[in-house]
Amino acid sequence: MFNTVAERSGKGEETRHLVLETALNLFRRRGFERTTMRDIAEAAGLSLGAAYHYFRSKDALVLAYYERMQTEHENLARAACPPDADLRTRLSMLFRTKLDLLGGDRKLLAALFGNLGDVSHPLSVFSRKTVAIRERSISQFVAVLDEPSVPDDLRGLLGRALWLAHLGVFLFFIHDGSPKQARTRKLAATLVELVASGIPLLTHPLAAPIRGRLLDLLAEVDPARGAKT
Amino acid sequence: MFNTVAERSGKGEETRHLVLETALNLFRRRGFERTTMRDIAEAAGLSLGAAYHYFRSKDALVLAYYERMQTEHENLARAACPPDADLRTRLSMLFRTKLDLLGGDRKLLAALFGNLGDVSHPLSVFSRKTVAIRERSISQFVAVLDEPSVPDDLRGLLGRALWLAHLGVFLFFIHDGSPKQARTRKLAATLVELVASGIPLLTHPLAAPIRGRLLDLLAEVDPARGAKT
DNA sequence: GTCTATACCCGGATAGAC
DNA sequence: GTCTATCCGGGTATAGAC
Repeated sequence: MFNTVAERSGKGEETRHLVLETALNLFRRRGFERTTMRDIAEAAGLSLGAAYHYFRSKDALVLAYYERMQTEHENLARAACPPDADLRTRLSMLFRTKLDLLGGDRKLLAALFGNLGDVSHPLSVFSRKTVAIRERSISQFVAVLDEPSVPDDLRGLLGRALWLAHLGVFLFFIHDGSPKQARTRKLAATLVELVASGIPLLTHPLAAPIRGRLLDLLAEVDPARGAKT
Repeated sequence: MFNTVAERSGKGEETRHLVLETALNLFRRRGFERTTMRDIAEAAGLSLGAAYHYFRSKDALVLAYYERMQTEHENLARAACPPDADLRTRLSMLFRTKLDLLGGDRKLLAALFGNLGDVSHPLSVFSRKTVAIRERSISQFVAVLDEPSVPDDLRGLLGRALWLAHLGVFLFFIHDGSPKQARTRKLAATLVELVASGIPLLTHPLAAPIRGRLLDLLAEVDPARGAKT
Protein backbone atom coordinates (compact mmCIF):
# COMPACT_ATOMS: atom_id res chain seq x y z
CA MET A 1 0.00 0.00 0.00
CA PHE A 2 2.56 2.52 1.10
CA ASN A 3 5.43 1.72 -1.18
CA THR A 4 6.41 5.36 -1.38
CA VAL A 5 9.99 4.46 -2.09
CA ALA A 6 9.05 2.46 -5.14
CA GLU A 7 6.87 5.34 -6.26
CA ARG A 8 9.61 7.87 -5.98
CA SER A 9 12.80 6.19 -7.00
CA GLY A 10 12.06 2.50 -7.41
CA LYS A 11 12.46 0.51 -10.56
CA GLY A 12 8.92 1.39 -11.56
CA GLU A 13 9.62 5.09 -11.78
CA GLU A 14 12.75 4.43 -13.74
CA THR A 15 11.09 2.13 -16.23
CA ARG A 16 8.21 4.52 -16.64
CA HIS A 17 10.62 7.29 -17.43
CA LEU A 18 12.44 5.06 -19.88
CA VAL A 19 9.23 4.25 -21.70
CA LEU A 20 8.26 7.92 -22.02
CA GLU A 21 11.68 9.00 -23.28
CA THR A 22 11.83 6.16 -25.75
CA ALA A 23 8.36 6.94 -27.02
CA LEU A 24 9.09 10.64 -27.41
CA ASN A 25 12.27 9.88 -29.30
CA LEU A 26 10.46 7.62 -31.72
CA PHE A 27 7.58 10.06 -32.06
CA ARG A 28 10.00 12.82 -32.99
CA ARG A 29 11.84 10.73 -35.53
CA ARG A 30 8.99 8.91 -37.17
CA GLY A 31 5.91 10.86 -36.17
CA PHE A 32 3.07 9.70 -33.98
CA GLU A 33 1.07 7.43 -36.21
CA ARG A 34 3.99 5.59 -37.67
CA THR A 35 5.28 4.70 -34.24
CA THR A 36 3.60 1.63 -32.80
CA MET A 37 3.39 0.60 -29.20
CA ARG A 38 5.31 -2.48 -30.30
CA ASP A 39 8.12 -0.27 -31.58
CA ILE A 40 8.23 1.61 -28.32
CA ALA A 41 8.27 -1.53 -26.21
CA GLU A 42 10.98 -3.09 -28.31
CA ALA A 43 13.16 0.03 -28.36
CA ALA A 44 12.82 0.25 -24.59
CA GLY A 45 13.72 -3.42 -24.24
CA LEU A 46 10.34 -4.36 -22.84
CA SER A 47 7.41 -6.44 -23.82
CA LEU A 48 4.27 -4.86 -25.22
CA GLY A 49 2.38 -5.67 -22.05
CA ALA A 50 5.01 -4.03 -19.88
CA ALA A 51 4.78 -0.80 -21.82
CA TYR A 52 1.02 -0.81 -21.38
CA HIS A 53 1.54 -1.38 -17.70
CA TYR A 54 3.01 2.11 -17.41
CA PHE A 55 0.87 3.93 -19.93
CA ARG A 56 -2.70 2.78 -20.44
CA SER A 57 -2.65 3.94 -24.02
CA LYS A 58 -0.59 5.65 -26.66
CA ASP A 59 -2.57 8.78 -25.85
CA ALA A 60 -1.44 8.73 -22.24
CA LEU A 61 2.12 9.12 -23.48
CA VAL A 62 1.08 12.21 -25.37
CA LEU A 63 -0.68 13.76 -22.41
CA ALA A 64 2.52 13.37 -20.43
CA TYR A 65 4.34 15.11 -23.26
CA TYR A 66 1.84 18.00 -23.37
CA GLU A 67 2.20 18.60 -19.69
CA ARG A 68 5.95 18.61 -19.75
CA MET A 69 6.07 21.04 -22.66
CA GLN A 70 3.58 23.45 -21.12
CA THR A 71 5.63 23.56 -17.95
CA GLU A 72 8.83 24.14 -19.87
CA HIS A 73 7.25 26.89 -21.90
CA GLU A 74 6.09 28.68 -18.78
CA ASN A 75 9.61 28.58 -17.40
CA LEU A 76 11.22 29.69 -20.65
CA ALA A 77 8.79 32.54 -21.13
CA ARG A 78 9.23 33.75 -17.59
CA ALA A 79 12.99 33.63 -17.88
CA ALA A 80 13.07 35.39 -21.25
CA CYS A 81 10.99 38.34 -20.19
CA PRO A 82 12.26 41.36 -18.26
CA PRO A 83 9.62 42.22 -15.66
CA ASP A 84 9.14 45.75 -16.98
CA ALA A 85 8.70 44.78 -20.63
CA ASP A 86 5.81 46.23 -22.62
CA LEU A 87 2.98 44.37 -24.24
CA ARG A 88 4.70 44.08 -27.61
CA THR A 89 7.80 42.54 -26.06
CA ARG A 90 5.96 40.19 -23.76
CA LEU A 91 3.74 38.87 -26.51
CA SER A 92 6.59 38.46 -28.90
CA MET A 93 8.59 36.58 -26.26
CA LEU A 94 5.70 34.26 -25.65
CA PHE A 95 5.74 33.27 -29.31
CA ARG A 96 9.49 33.18 -29.59
CA THR A 97 10.01 30.83 -26.66
CA LYS A 98 7.26 28.51 -27.79
CA LEU A 99 8.68 28.29 -31.29
CA ASP A 100 12.15 27.67 -29.90
CA LEU A 101 10.92 24.99 -27.57
CA LEU A 102 8.86 23.10 -30.11
CA GLY A 103 10.88 23.67 -33.27
CA GLY A 104 12.20 20.12 -33.21
CA ASP A 105 8.85 18.49 -32.57
CA ARG A 106 6.94 19.63 -35.63
CA LYS A 107 6.54 16.17 -37.05
CA LEU A 108 5.10 14.89 -33.82
CA LEU A 109 2.88 17.91 -33.37
CA ALA A 110 1.58 17.60 -36.91
CA ALA A 111 0.19 14.20 -36.10
CA LEU A 112 -1.22 15.31 -32.77
CA PHE A 113 -2.68 18.50 -34.10
CA GLY A 114 -4.52 16.35 -36.56
CA ASN A 115 -7.04 15.91 -33.77
CA LEU A 116 -7.60 19.63 -33.54
CA GLY A 117 -11.17 19.66 -34.71
CA ASP A 118 -12.42 16.70 -32.80
CA VAL A 119 -13.47 17.99 -29.40
CA SER A 120 -14.37 14.52 -28.28
CA HIS A 121 -10.90 13.20 -29.06
CA PRO A 122 -8.88 13.05 -25.83
CA LEU A 123 -5.83 14.59 -27.47
CA SER A 124 -7.62 17.54 -29.02
CA VAL A 125 -6.60 21.01 -27.88
CA PHE A 126 -10.23 21.48 -26.94
CA SER A 127 -10.91 18.24 -25.14
CA ARG A 128 -11.82 17.62 -21.51
CA LYS A 129 -8.63 15.71 -20.84
CA THR A 130 -6.59 18.74 -21.79
CA VAL A 131 -8.50 21.47 -19.91
CA ALA A 132 -5.89 21.92 -17.26
CA ILE A 133 -3.06 22.42 -19.73
CA ARG A 134 -5.24 24.52 -22.02
CA GLU A 135 -6.17 26.88 -19.21
CA ARG A 136 -2.56 27.29 -18.26
CA SER A 137 -1.73 28.16 -21.83
CA ILE A 138 -4.62 30.61 -22.13
CA SER A 139 -3.66 32.42 -18.97
CA GLN A 140 -0.23 33.09 -20.41
CA PHE A 141 -1.93 35.14 -23.10
CA VAL A 142 -4.34 36.83 -20.74
CA ALA A 143 -1.38 37.81 -18.59
CA VAL A 144 0.28 39.49 -21.56
CA LEU A 145 -2.64 41.89 -21.70
CA ASP A 146 -2.31 42.77 -18.03
CA GLU A 147 -1.50 46.45 -18.44
CA PRO A 148 -3.29 49.82 -18.25
CA SER A 149 -3.77 50.28 -22.01
CA VAL A 150 -6.12 47.29 -22.03
CA PRO A 151 -9.51 47.97 -20.43
CA ASP A 152 -10.26 45.50 -17.66
CA ASP A 153 -13.47 44.20 -19.17
CA LEU A 154 -11.75 43.27 -22.42
CA ARG A 155 -8.76 41.50 -21.02
CA GLY A 156 -10.22 38.05 -20.55
CA LEU A 157 -11.94 38.01 -23.89
CA LEU A 158 -9.03 39.44 -25.84
CA GLY A 159 -6.63 37.09 -24.11
CA ARG A 160 -8.65 34.11 -25.15
CA ALA A 161 -8.92 35.49 -28.67
CA LEU A 162 -5.17 35.83 -28.69
CA TRP A 163 -4.85 32.23 -27.63
CA LEU A 164 -7.10 31.24 -30.51
CA ALA A 165 -4.94 33.27 -32.89
CA HIS A 166 -1.89 31.57 -31.43
CA LEU A 167 -3.44 28.24 -32.39
CA GLY A 168 -3.56 29.47 -35.96
CA VAL A 169 0.09 30.43 -35.83
CA PHE A 170 0.81 27.07 -34.36
CA LEU A 171 -1.00 25.28 -37.15
CA PHE A 172 1.08 27.22 -39.63
CA PHE A 173 4.24 26.49 -37.71
CA ILE A 174 3.70 22.78 -37.80
CA HIS A 175 3.87 22.70 -41.56
CA ASP A 176 6.45 25.41 -41.98
CA GLY A 177 9.48 23.86 -43.63
CA SER A 178 11.48 27.08 -43.88
CA PRO A 179 14.84 27.12 -42.02
CA LYS A 180 14.31 27.67 -38.30
CA GLN A 181 10.66 28.23 -39.15
CA ALA A 182 11.50 31.71 -40.33
CA ARG A 183 8.13 32.11 -42.03
CA THR A 184 6.27 31.36 -38.83
CA ARG A 185 8.47 33.79 -36.92
CA LYS A 186 7.65 36.41 -39.50
CA LEU A 187 3.98 35.62 -39.18
CA ALA A 188 4.10 35.85 -35.40
CA ALA A 189 5.92 39.17 -35.62
CA THR A 190 3.26 40.54 -37.96
CA LEU A 191 0.53 39.34 -35.65
CA VAL A 192 2.25 40.96 -32.68
CA GLU A 193 2.42 44.25 -34.61
CA LEU A 194 -1.22 44.00 -35.55
CA VAL A 195 -2.26 43.37 -31.97
CA ALA A 196 0.01 45.98 -30.45
CA SER A 197 -1.10 48.67 -32.86
CA GLY A 198 -4.72 47.56 -32.98
CA ILE A 199 -5.48 47.44 -29.28
CA PRO A 200 -5.12 51.18 -28.69
CA LEU A 201 -7.37 51.81 -31.68
CA LEU A 202 -10.09 49.69 -30.15
CA THR A 203 -10.80 52.46 -27.66
CA HIS A 204 -10.98 55.12 -30.37
CA PRO A 205 -14.55 56.46 -30.71
CA LEU A 206 -14.63 55.86 -34.46
CA ALA A 207 -14.06 52.16 -33.83
CA ALA A 208 -17.03 51.85 -31.51
CA PRO A 209 -19.34 49.91 -33.86
CA ILE A 210 -16.58 47.53 -34.88
CA ARG A 211 -15.51 47.10 -31.30
CA GLY A 212 -19.00 46.08 -30.27
CA ARG A 213 -19.29 43.54 -33.03
CA LEU A 214 -15.85 42.18 -32.46
CA LEU A 215 -16.59 41.66 -28.79
CA ASP A 216 -19.87 39.95 -29.64
CA LEU A 217 -18.00 37.61 -31.92
CA LEU A 218 -15.34 36.83 -29.37
CA ALA A 219 -17.87 36.26 -26.64
CA GLU A 220 -19.59 33.72 -28.82
CA VAL A 221 -16.51 31.69 -29.55
CA ASP A 222 -15.06 31.98 -26.07
CA PRO A 223 -13.37 28.67 -25.39
CA ALA A 224 -14.56 28.90 -21.79
CA ARG A 225 -18.20 28.69 -22.79
CA GLY A 226 -17.45 25.66 -24.88
CA ALA A 227 -19.62 24.30 -27.65
CA LYS A 228 -20.85 21.17 -25.99
CA THR A 229 -21.41 18.01 -27.95
CA MET B 1 -13.60 -1.39 -73.74
CA PHE B 2 -16.51 0.78 -74.71
CA ASN B 3 -19.18 -0.49 -72.38
CA THR B 4 -20.57 2.98 -71.94
CA VAL B 5 -23.96 1.60 -71.04
CA ALA B 6 -22.59 -0.37 -68.14
CA GLU B 7 -20.74 2.70 -66.99
CA ARG B 8 -23.78 4.89 -67.03
CA SER B 9 -26.64 2.78 -65.90
CA GLY B 10 -25.36 -0.77 -65.52
CA LYS B 11 -25.45 -2.79 -62.39
CA GLY B 12 -22.05 -1.47 -61.43
CA GLU B 13 -23.22 2.11 -61.17
CA GLU B 14 -26.17 0.99 -59.13
CA THR B 15 -24.12 -1.03 -56.69
CA ARG B 16 -21.60 1.75 -56.39
CA HIS B 17 -24.37 4.11 -55.51
CA LEU B 18 -25.78 1.64 -53.03
CA VAL B 19 -22.42 1.29 -51.30
CA LEU B 20 -22.00 5.05 -51.00
CA GLU B 21 -25.51 5.59 -49.65
CA THR B 22 -25.17 2.77 -47.17
CA ALA B 23 -21.83 4.06 -45.99
CA LEU B 24 -23.11 7.61 -45.58
CA ASN B 25 -26.09 6.37 -43.60
CA LEU B 26 -23.89 4.43 -41.23
CA PHE B 27 -21.42 7.29 -40.96
CA ARG B 28 -24.24 9.62 -39.99
CA ARG B 29 -25.66 7.29 -37.40
CA ARG B 30 -22.51 5.94 -35.84
CA GLY B 31 -19.82 8.40 -36.92
CA PHE B 32 -16.90 7.70 -39.18
CA GLU B 33 -14.51 5.84 -36.97
CA ARG B 34 -17.03 3.49 -35.48
CA THR B 35 -18.23 2.34 -38.88
CA THR B 36 -16.17 -0.48 -40.35
CA MET B 37 -15.91 -1.46 -43.99
CA ARG B 38 -17.29 -4.80 -42.88
CA ASP B 39 -20.36 -3.02 -41.48
CA ILE B 40 -20.86 -1.17 -44.73
CA ALA B 41 -20.50 -4.28 -46.84
CA GLU B 42 -22.89 -6.21 -44.65
CA ALA B 43 -25.50 -3.46 -44.51
CA ALA B 44 -25.35 -3.18 -48.28
CA GLY B 45 -25.74 -6.93 -48.62
CA LEU B 46 -22.33 -7.34 -50.19
CA SER B 47 -19.07 -8.99 -49.39
CA LEU B 48 -16.17 -7.01 -48.07
CA GLY B 49 -14.31 -7.54 -51.32
CA ALA B 50 -17.21 -6.17 -53.32
CA ALA B 51 -17.32 -2.98 -51.30
CA TYR B 52 -13.61 -2.53 -51.80
CA HIS B 53 -14.15 -3.17 -55.49
CA TYR B 54 -16.03 0.12 -55.74
CA PHE B 55 -14.13 2.20 -53.23
CA ARG B 56 -10.46 1.61 -52.75
CA SER B 57 -10.66 2.72 -49.13
CA LYS B 58 -12.87 4.17 -46.46
CA ASP B 59 -11.36 7.52 -47.36
CA ALA B 60 -12.50 7.25 -50.95
CA LEU B 61 -16.07 7.14 -49.68
CA VAL B 62 -15.47 10.38 -47.84
CA LEU B 63 -14.00 12.14 -50.84
CA ALA B 64 -17.11 11.21 -52.78
CA TYR B 65 -19.17 12.68 -49.96
CA TYR B 66 -17.17 15.93 -49.93
CA GLU B 67 -17.64 16.37 -53.62
CA ARG B 68 -21.35 15.77 -53.53
CA MET B 69 -21.83 18.22 -50.68
CA GLN B 70 -19.78 20.94 -52.33
CA THR B 71 -21.84 20.62 -55.48
CA GLU B 72 -25.08 20.70 -53.56
CA HIS B 73 -23.97 23.74 -51.61
CA GLU B 74 -23.12 25.59 -54.79
CA ASN B 75 -26.58 24.86 -56.14
CA LEU B 76 -28.35 25.79 -52.92
CA ALA B 77 -26.43 29.01 -52.53
CA ARG B 78 -27.06 30.02 -56.11
CA ALA B 79 -30.75 29.28 -55.80
CA ALA B 80 -31.13 31.10 -52.48
CA CYS B 81 -29.57 34.32 -53.66
CA PRO B 82 -31.32 37.01 -55.68
CA PRO B 83 -28.86 38.22 -58.31
CA ASP B 84 -28.97 41.82 -57.12
CA ALA B 85 -28.37 41.04 -53.44
CA ASP B 86 -25.77 43.03 -51.54
CA LEU B 87 -22.66 41.71 -49.86
CA ARG B 88 -24.31 41.25 -46.48
CA THR B 89 -27.11 39.17 -47.94
CA ARG B 90 -24.89 37.08 -50.19
CA LEU B 91 -22.48 36.24 -47.40
CA SER B 92 -25.22 35.44 -44.98
CA MET B 93 -26.89 33.17 -47.54
CA LEU B 94 -23.65 31.34 -48.10
CA PHE B 95 -23.51 30.46 -44.42
CA ARG B 96 -27.20 29.76 -44.10
CA THR B 97 -27.32 27.27 -46.94
CA LYS B 98 -24.23 25.48 -45.76
CA LEU B 99 -25.59 25.13 -42.26
CA ASP B 100 -28.92 23.91 -43.59
CA LEU B 101 -27.26 21.39 -45.85
CA LEU B 102 -24.92 19.94 -43.26
CA GLY B 103 -27.00 20.26 -40.10
CA GLY B 104 -27.69 16.54 -40.04
CA ASP B 105 -24.12 15.48 -40.65
CA ARG B 106 -22.42 17.01 -37.65
CA LYS B 107 -21.41 13.72 -36.15
CA LEU B 108 -19.82 12.58 -39.35
CA LEU B 109 -18.15 15.91 -39.94
CA ALA B 110 -16.77 15.91 -36.42
CA ALA B 111 -14.90 12.73 -37.16
CA LEU B 112 -13.71 13.98 -40.53
CA PHE B 113 -12.77 17.40 -39.31
CA GLY B 114 -10.60 15.68 -36.81
CA ASN B 115 -8.06 15.60 -39.62
CA LEU B 116 -8.16 19.35 -39.97
CA GLY B 117 -4.67 20.12 -38.85
CA ASP B 118 -2.91 17.32 -40.60
CA VAL B 119 -2.04 18.65 -44.04
CA SER B 120 -0.60 15.32 -45.03
CA HIS B 121 -3.78 13.45 -44.23
CA PRO B 122 -5.75 12.85 -47.44
CA LEU B 123 -9.03 13.91 -45.85
CA SER B 124 -7.75 17.17 -44.39
CA VAL B 125 -9.33 20.39 -45.60
CA PHE B 126 -5.82 21.43 -46.57
CA SER B 127 -4.61 18.29 -48.28
CA ARG B 128 -3.63 17.73 -51.90
CA LYS B 129 -6.46 15.32 -52.50
CA THR B 130 -8.99 17.98 -51.62
CA VAL B 131 -7.53 20.93 -53.57
CA ALA B 132 -10.20 20.89 -56.21
CA ILE B 133 -13.06 20.98 -53.74
CA ARG B 134 -11.25 23.47 -51.53
CA GLU B 135 -10.73 25.86 -54.41
CA ARG B 136 -14.38 25.64 -55.36
CA SER B 137 -15.30 26.47 -51.79
CA ILE B 138 -12.87 29.37 -51.59
CA SER B 139 -14.12 30.89 -54.80
CA GLN B 140 -17.62 31.03 -53.35
CA PHE B 141 -16.26 33.42 -50.74
CA VAL B 142 -14.18 35.40 -53.17
CA ALA B 143 -17.28 35.81 -55.32
CA VAL B 144 -19.19 37.27 -52.39
CA LEU B 145 -16.72 40.15 -52.36
CA ASP B 146 -17.21 40.83 -56.04
CA GLU B 147 -18.60 44.32 -55.75
CA PRO B 148 -17.42 47.96 -56.07
CA SER B 149 -17.02 48.59 -52.32
CA VAL B 150 -14.21 46.05 -52.23
CA PRO B 151 -10.98 47.24 -53.85
CA ASP B 152 -9.82 44.85 -56.57
CA ASP B 153 -6.45 44.17 -55.02
CA LEU B 154 -7.96 43.06 -51.74
CA ARG B 155 -10.63 40.77 -53.08
CA GLY B 156 -8.59 37.59 -53.44
CA LEU B 157 -6.89 37.97 -50.10
CA LEU B 158 -9.99 38.93 -48.19
CA GLY B 159 -11.97 36.15 -49.84
CA ARG B 160 -9.47 33.59 -48.71
CA ALA B 161 -9.43 35.10 -45.24
CA LEU B 162 -13.19 34.81 -45.21
CA TRP B 163 -12.90 31.18 -46.15
CA LEU B 164 -10.52 30.66 -43.26
CA ALA B 165 -12.99 32.36 -40.94
CA HIS B 166 -15.71 30.12 -42.33
CA LEU B 167 -13.62 27.14 -41.27
CA GLY B 168 -13.70 28.49 -37.75
CA VAL B 169 -17.47 28.82 -37.88
CA PHE B 170 -17.63 25.32 -39.24
CA LEU B 171 -15.54 23.96 -36.42
CA PHE B 172 -17.90 25.60 -33.98
CA PHE B 173 -20.91 24.27 -35.85
CA ILE B 174 -19.74 20.72 -35.64
CA HIS B 175 -19.90 20.72 -31.89
CA ASP B 176 -22.88 22.98 -31.52
CA GLY B 177 -25.59 20.99 -29.80
CA SER B 178 -28.11 23.84 -29.63
CA PRO B 179 -31.42 23.27 -31.46
CA LYS B 180 -31.02 23.79 -35.18
CA GLN B 181 -27.51 24.97 -34.39
CA ALA B 182 -28.91 28.30 -33.31
CA ARG B 183 -25.66 29.32 -31.65
CA THR B 184 -23.71 28.80 -34.85
CA ARG B 185 -26.28 30.75 -36.82
CA LYS B 186 -25.91 33.57 -34.35
CA LEU B 187 -22.16 33.39 -34.65
CA ALA B 188 -22.33 33.47 -38.43
CA ALA B 189 -24.67 36.45 -38.32
CA THR B 190 -22.30 38.33 -36.05
CA LEU B 191 -19.41 37.53 -38.33
CA VAL B 192 -21.36 38.76 -41.34
CA GLU B 193 -22.08 42.01 -39.52
CA LEU B 194 -18.46 42.42 -38.59
CA VAL B 195 -17.32 41.86 -42.16
CA ALA B 196 -20.02 43.99 -43.75
CA SER B 197 -19.38 46.91 -41.44
CA GLY B 198 -15.62 46.43 -41.31
CA ILE B 199 -14.86 46.33 -45.01
CA PRO B 200 -15.87 49.94 -45.73
CA LEU B 201 -13.75 51.05 -42.77
CA LEU B 202 -10.71 49.38 -44.24
CA THR B 203 -10.49 52.14 -46.82
CA HIS B 204 -10.76 54.88 -44.20
CA PRO B 205 -7.49 56.85 -43.95
CA LEU B 206 -7.29 56.41 -40.18
CA ALA B 207 -7.21 52.65 -40.64
CA ALA B 208 -4.26 52.77 -42.98
CA PRO B 209 -1.66 51.34 -40.59
CA ILE B 210 -3.96 48.56 -39.47
CA ARG B 211 -4.93 47.82 -43.02
CA GLY B 212 -1.31 47.41 -44.01
CA ARG B 213 -0.60 45.04 -41.17
CA LEU B 214 -3.75 43.08 -41.69
CA LEU B 215 -2.93 42.58 -45.34
CA ASP B 216 0.59 41.50 -44.46
CA LEU B 217 -0.84 38.95 -42.09
CA LEU B 218 -3.34 37.63 -44.60
CA ALA B 219 -0.72 37.44 -47.33
CA GLU B 220 1.40 35.29 -45.06
CA VAL B 221 -1.29 32.79 -44.26
CA ASP B 222 -2.78 32.71 -47.73
CA PRO B 223 -3.89 29.13 -48.31
CA ALA B 224 -2.77 29.46 -51.91
CA ARG B 225 0.85 29.93 -50.93
CA GLY B 226 0.66 26.89 -48.71
CA ALA B 227 3.04 26.07 -45.89
CA LYS B 228 4.86 23.20 -47.46
CA THR B 229 6.00 20.28 -45.38
C1' DG C 1 -16.72 -7.00 -65.26
C1' DT C 2 -19.10 -8.23 -60.85
C1' DC C 3 -18.84 -10.53 -56.92
C1' DT C 4 -17.88 -14.17 -52.88
C1' DA C 5 -14.97 -16.27 -49.69
C1' DT C 6 -11.10 -16.66 -47.17
C1' DA C 7 -6.66 -16.18 -45.43
C1' DC C 8 -3.48 -12.76 -44.07
C1' DC C 9 -0.86 -8.54 -42.15
C1' DC C 10 -0.75 -4.69 -39.01
C1' DG C 11 -1.40 -2.16 -34.84
C1' DG C 12 -4.00 -0.83 -30.48
C1' DA C 13 -5.46 -2.87 -26.45
C1' DT C 14 -6.37 -6.59 -22.81
C1' DA C 15 -6.20 -11.08 -19.92
C1' DG C 16 -4.07 -13.84 -17.23
C1' DA C 17 -0.10 -16.70 -16.09
C1' DC C 18 4.25 -16.23 -13.73
C1' DG D 1 6.16 -5.87 -12.89
C1' DT D 2 6.63 -8.44 -16.76
C1' DC D 3 5.54 -11.68 -20.36
C1' DT D 4 2.88 -14.43 -23.81
C1' DA D 5 -1.21 -15.13 -26.09
C1' DT D 6 -5.24 -13.27 -27.89
C1' DC D 7 -8.92 -10.22 -29.52
C1' DC D 8 -10.46 -6.73 -32.60
C1' DG D 9 -10.81 -3.84 -36.66
C1' DG D 10 -8.79 -1.63 -40.86
C1' DG D 11 -6.92 -3.00 -44.93
C1' DT D 12 -4.85 -6.23 -48.65
C1' DA D 13 -4.56 -10.19 -51.63
C1' DT D 14 -6.18 -13.78 -54.27
C1' DA D 15 -8.64 -17.64 -56.20
C1' DG D 16 -12.42 -18.56 -58.40
C1' DA D 17 -17.88 -18.52 -59.49
C1' DC D 18 -20.90 -16.28 -62.62
